[in-house]
Amino acid sequence: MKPFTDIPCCTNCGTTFNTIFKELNPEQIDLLNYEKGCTLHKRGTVLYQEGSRVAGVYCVNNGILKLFKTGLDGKEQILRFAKKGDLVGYRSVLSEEPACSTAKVIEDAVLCFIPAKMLVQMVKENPEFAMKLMRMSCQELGTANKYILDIAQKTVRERLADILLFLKNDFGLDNDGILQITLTREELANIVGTATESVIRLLSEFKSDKLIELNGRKIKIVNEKGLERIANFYK
Amino acid sequence: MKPFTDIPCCTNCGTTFNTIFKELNPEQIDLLNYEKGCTLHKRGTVLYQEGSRVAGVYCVNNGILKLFKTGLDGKEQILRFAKKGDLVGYRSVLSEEPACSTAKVIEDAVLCFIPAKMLVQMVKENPEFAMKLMRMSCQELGTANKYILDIAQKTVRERLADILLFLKNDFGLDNDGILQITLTREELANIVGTATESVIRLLSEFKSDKLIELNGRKIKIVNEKGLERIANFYK
DNA sequence: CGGTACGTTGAGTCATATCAACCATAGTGG
DNA sequence: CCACTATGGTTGATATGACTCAACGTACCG
Repeated sequence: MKPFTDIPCCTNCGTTFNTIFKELNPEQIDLLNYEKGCTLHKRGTVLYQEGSRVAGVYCVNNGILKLFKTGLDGKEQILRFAKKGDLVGYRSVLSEEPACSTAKVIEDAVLCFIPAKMLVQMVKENPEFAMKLMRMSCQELGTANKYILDIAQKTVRERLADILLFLKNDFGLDNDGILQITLTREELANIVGTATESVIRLLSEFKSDKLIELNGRKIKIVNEKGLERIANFYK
Repeated sequence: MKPFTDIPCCTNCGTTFNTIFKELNPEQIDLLNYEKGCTLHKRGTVLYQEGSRVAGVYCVNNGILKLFKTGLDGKEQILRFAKKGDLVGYRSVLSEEPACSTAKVIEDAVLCFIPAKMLVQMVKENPEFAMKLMRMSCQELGTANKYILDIAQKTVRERLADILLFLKNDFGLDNDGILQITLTREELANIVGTATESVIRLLSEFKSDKLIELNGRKIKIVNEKGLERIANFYK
């Protein structure tokens, strides 16, 4: 964790990539810019551990984090990712519970840290901000509920296709049609909720079926419609 | 849906079974008591459908609801239950999205309906209430995340034991040690995320192992420690 | 150069889903 | 009052998706 020299201003982030802090009034923004810390975190850094108390929330200025729970046998279950503009750790702060997941950097990240007290103060001072935050947590709850349905009812094959499409929508493709997020096979398995070997086998099936192309960890989406058909995309 | 004659006062509910509305100040309580409607709903009633917009939230004064999503093939996945004191529909109202689940009465219920506008107004007027509501949604998010881990990593056997213990904690036992909530085998399967036949087989295994006793839909918890062992209860 | 982490493939196993038949119960209508 | 039907529960047989275990390949790194 290194202090980051070129500290981003919350106003800019709010306008360029839509953080929730754009709801704040100018005085609050000033206070926030003063109170927050901004640091660069290398890949592999753990921001907080499942079960621990968190001291505040992180706003992602750049890079990618994964949030996961750890099962009995040590196997990770990835719950979500956080990228530019996303807020992390707020669930624990607002519910006043220990963190329900571990947050780990998977692509070098510039993060702004906002102390819990500060966040709560802003909620209490600014009803619009409170509404926005509530909206965010309720949306995340909606996503989680959808996830429950999928894991409970879809096959691994369907879910993997689903996840590839989700990653495409969330992180986008580069000019060559390659997914803009790089994951290990194990991480893919930990999203889908399956064994690493199963992911490997299914990916190479998708490849023979001309749905994707593989080059190490780079995944190129070749036939999106085909993936949608497999995923039983309906909503 | 029949109008309910003996309308409960929000102050009483707040003190006797801890609704979130106990955060409100006296004027807000008065307004709420005036604005809300209270009705009796019979078993089987659907309060709102997945995908539809909801006009407000329901506060459960009595009875039990199930909230579920419906899969492609029509199979339900139960997300949670709501009983005395619980709030239902708030996710949709606060996220300004259509409902992500269907709410159905499974034990005759007395429900107070609070219009969306009213709820939002209270959030904006009362920061403490906003915090409480946010806390509630974040806690539900924590539960959902735990659910994701369980479904993804535990076996059906483990999850069924888990669910029985959960139902025991949430709804309690009567004097004979029998679960205070009555579910069909299919509903149990729709919580666990498995086939009805699997639930039946596992329940009768649990019965031969002297962990539970069965009498129609009544389930008696005989050996809680044993169930905990099966469920891999650790947190 | 050896070490470590990741990726791949094959073979065998098992938990769970699926399909099918059958029983019990209760409500319905002629 | 009795078929009739619907719903839920149970059991058995069978199929198979997915996991596990094991071996081996590959690549990067100090």
